[in-house]
Amino acid sequence: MPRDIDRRAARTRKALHQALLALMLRKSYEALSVQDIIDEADVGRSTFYAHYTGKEDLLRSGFQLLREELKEARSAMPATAGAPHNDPLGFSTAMFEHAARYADHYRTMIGGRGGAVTQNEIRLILSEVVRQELTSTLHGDAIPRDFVVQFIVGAFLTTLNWWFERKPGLLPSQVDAMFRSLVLDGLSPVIGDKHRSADHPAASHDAD
Amino acid sequence: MPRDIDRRAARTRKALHQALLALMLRKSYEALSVQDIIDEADVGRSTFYAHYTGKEDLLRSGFQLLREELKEARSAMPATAGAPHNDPLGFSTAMFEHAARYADHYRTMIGGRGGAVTQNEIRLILSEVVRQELTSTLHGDAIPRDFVVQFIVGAFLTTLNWWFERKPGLLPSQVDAMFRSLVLDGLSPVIGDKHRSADHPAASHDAD
DNA sequence: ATGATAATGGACACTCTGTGCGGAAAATTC
DNA sequence: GAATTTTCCGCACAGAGTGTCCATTATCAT
Repeated sequence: MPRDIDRRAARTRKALHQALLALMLRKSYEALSVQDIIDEADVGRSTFYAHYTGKEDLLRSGFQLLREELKEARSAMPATAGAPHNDPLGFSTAMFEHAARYADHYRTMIGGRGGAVTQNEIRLILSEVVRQELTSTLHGDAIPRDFVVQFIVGAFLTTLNWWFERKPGLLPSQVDAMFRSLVLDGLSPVIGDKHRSADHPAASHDAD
Repeated sequence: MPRDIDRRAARTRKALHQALLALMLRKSYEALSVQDIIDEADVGRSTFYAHYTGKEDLLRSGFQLLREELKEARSAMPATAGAPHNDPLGFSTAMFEHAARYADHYRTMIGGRGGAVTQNEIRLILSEVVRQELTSTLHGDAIPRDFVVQFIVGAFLTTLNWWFERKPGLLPSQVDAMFRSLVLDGLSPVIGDKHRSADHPAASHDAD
């Protein structure tokens, strides 16, 4: 019996994953059919169903791979950057840069026309990341932890989407700054907060 | 020529809209077929396509009706509640209560499994509302207005979703409080902000 | 009442789905 | 290198959905 997975099986799966990734640059995931995928991957119909139960299974499997790669990359990271875990948004800078690099893929997966499945999958992955960054940096019980996680992830995706759709020219660092500002300090510094001026005497916006 | 729309046409459209709404309580919009709709509405297949180009057209038309009803309701509102437009989240309280009342519909349209089309449509409507509340209460040009709008809408939907999925027992007012807290003041008050303690000397959380 | 307009059912060609084979091709094992 | 297992392929199939057409019937406006 083969101790490892059969090469052919591995090759077919890789071909299918690549086909899906390639096709998603042209069409939204939702608009994609199994037919398209096996056509692009040059794989027989029955072969496809021998490996996956449908296109959603294939997609999830792809995200699962990504998840594992991310986990490896994280565990291999030798505790960089002195500041330990004071910043619950530590992920954002790297993430925005990553998104800028793979803008095409992000667009098709996140954008308005992207589709629910992809968005949810990405949301899940991001939630894990944020949840880890958020460990024990939360005090008080007024706001549940998972709500905060969802809030951060949602804001991040919103930011990403707005960036790609409306201001693709901005630099990752600029977008990151806006994101952090909004998420960390909220709207108060930005709006005409006449009724709150007593609470925050001097909201000094020095160098940041 | 008929000055008004033919009664028959009006009736068919109403039947289709109601059928769609009713079906969306049982299945997600995505999983719905034209067949299901015309079956539920008791309308001939060709009739359906005589009115709409597909199920998405029907859905959009439904949201368009909703939009117009909202517009009427708003214009008929005689400038209630003294506080003019100091609060960019003025919509939230009423919205959360509305959502609680029609929780079933909201769930199917917003929830993770809800679907991209519905979510986008709701996002658009909310964006209009928020954009109006936000008129001229924004100073500085560090953060573009439409980005702020998207941020607010995203946070609102995130909150709604979290509420329905994880803590359906909470009261609208409680959820509203958490939402406003996060959006207005951000994370700083909630996290262990050791490096920011100098800036915000006494973040007094008094009665609100 | 009568001409215009809309709804109906059924038929049509089309695409996609998921499954089930026998035979061909490759891999693994000895 | 030969035997055997595993995978792949092509093809065919039934089922479901889509979007369009048409002749017929029902309903409307005047």
